Amino acid sequence: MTKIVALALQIVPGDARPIFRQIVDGIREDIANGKLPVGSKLPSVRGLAMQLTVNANTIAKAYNELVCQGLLESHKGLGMFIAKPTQLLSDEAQENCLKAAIASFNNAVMYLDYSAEEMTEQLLNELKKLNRD
Amino acid sequence: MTKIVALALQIVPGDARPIFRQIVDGIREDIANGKLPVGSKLPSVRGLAMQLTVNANTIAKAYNELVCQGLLESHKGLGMFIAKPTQLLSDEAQENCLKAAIASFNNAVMYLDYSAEEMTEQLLNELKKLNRD
Amino acid sequence: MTKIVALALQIVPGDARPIFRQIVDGIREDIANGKLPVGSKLPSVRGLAMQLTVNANTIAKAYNELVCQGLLESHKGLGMFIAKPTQLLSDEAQENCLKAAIASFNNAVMYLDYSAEEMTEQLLNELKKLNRD
Amino acid sequence: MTKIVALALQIVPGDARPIFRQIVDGIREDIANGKLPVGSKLPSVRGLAMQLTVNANTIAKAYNELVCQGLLESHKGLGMFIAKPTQLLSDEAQENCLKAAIASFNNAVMYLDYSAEEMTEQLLNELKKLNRD
DNA sequence: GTGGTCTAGACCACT
DNA sequence: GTGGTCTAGACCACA
Repeated sequence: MTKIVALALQIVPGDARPIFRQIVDGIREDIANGKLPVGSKLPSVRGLAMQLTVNANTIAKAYNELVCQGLLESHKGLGMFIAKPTQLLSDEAQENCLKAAIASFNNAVMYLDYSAEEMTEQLLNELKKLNRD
Repeated sequence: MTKIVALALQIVPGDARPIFRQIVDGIREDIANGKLPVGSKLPSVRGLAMQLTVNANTIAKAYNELVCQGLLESHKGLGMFIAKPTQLLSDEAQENCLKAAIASFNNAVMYLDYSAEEMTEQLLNELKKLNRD
Repeated sequence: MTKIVALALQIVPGDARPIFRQIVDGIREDIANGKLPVGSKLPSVRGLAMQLTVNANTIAKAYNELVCQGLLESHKGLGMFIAKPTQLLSDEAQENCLKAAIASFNNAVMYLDYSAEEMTEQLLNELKKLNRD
Repeated sequence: MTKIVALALQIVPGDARPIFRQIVDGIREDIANGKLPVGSKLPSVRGLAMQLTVNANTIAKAYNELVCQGLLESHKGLGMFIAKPTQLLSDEAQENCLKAAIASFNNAVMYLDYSAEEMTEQLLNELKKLNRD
């Protein structure tokens, strides 16, 4: 039987990201954390919309993006479920993805008064925290 | 005499970022690289607009953002120049900036088949490369 | 629930400042006065443009500058909101800001028949009035 | 006989003000300081343009503004001279001028982490420095 | 409905 | 020539 989970998502008003993106990111994290194991059933679009007091279209958009990313599966009449992980990206695509992420990070922090070592250490800590949870 | 530089910027239509942001990011990199030393004169708003075949207002918007970030100085009738680097952001703002960059990086690479150590090592290399150039 | 405020801004055609700056300054004052408490929703870009009979782009430019200054938060599809106040500027930047303001004040009042003490006293009163409101 | 003065003006590239304004402000200060007593002859437009390595039109514009302000007198064929001070502003105009200066100062420093007392003290010091020199 | 981006073109201020 | 401001109007992204 599939476990029905309750999401602990938080919509932060001060966050620069649009709401649907906060939801996407939050669910991605929970999957990576293991809080949402494969096969778990997610709250319904309307239910989550009520819980977060946002528009149902916004939830639908977030779920839709996660389906596109291969992280969710929509089972008609049953709901949304965490999909079995399948690595969709080729090695080359992964490499490009990492490079893009590095370039973006670089550009964001390039003029801050932190040493390269300080920043990578903080990043490493966060990365490990994700895997551990 | 101030050196007049030619930018090697490329606008990629398929890029998720808007045009003006691609320009901002590109110039930020070139300054960090040392390709644009302090005092250099940038291409004129209209000139760069022609070169990149975008509207002059778009260039002006990008230049304006860089002025806000303290990287450029604008002088009516003379042009745009690379400013002497100073830290405009408070410690708190810098911290937030780093955290946002880490969260964003995290989210982008979360499902790649790289270990946390591999990724941070590559990142560290890139960060050091910037400082060295 | 967020309060929706009506701005009492006035655009003065004869003013030396450009329109967008008059708007920026006016909103800054209203925030400092406490007329616009944290979380308030501002008039929409198009709505304020109609009210002031200026182009929507001009309003957008003013709002954008206030976002850069950390006084506003923008949320696509929702509107513009008064942000929680934080100090974005480094100590050095703040010092420069004060020095520039002093130099500018100096230059403006240099030939008036007021003593230095009279002027600073009036200024102090105004500064305190702001904090009190 | 009229004394011929050499201006110690400095054009600062990093200054936000346009060049002609830096010249206007600089001369105003020197007059207020007493470095340029009434009747002094100023450098010629072309001469000062050479000295500062700026366009002669820029100097002419600055001189012209100072004539409008009543601080300089142009004697055809002889040159520009420091005018006898005449208070052109009515009491009401002076009051408005001071109020505008205060409002502008206020708006500029409103969000800095300085107390009202700190700021007015620094301002007072600067004002006194001008009168003393 | 909200804000964000971009274009085209005008006019102004400064050098 | 330089940058800055403003308008008018189109199209996109988000809720």
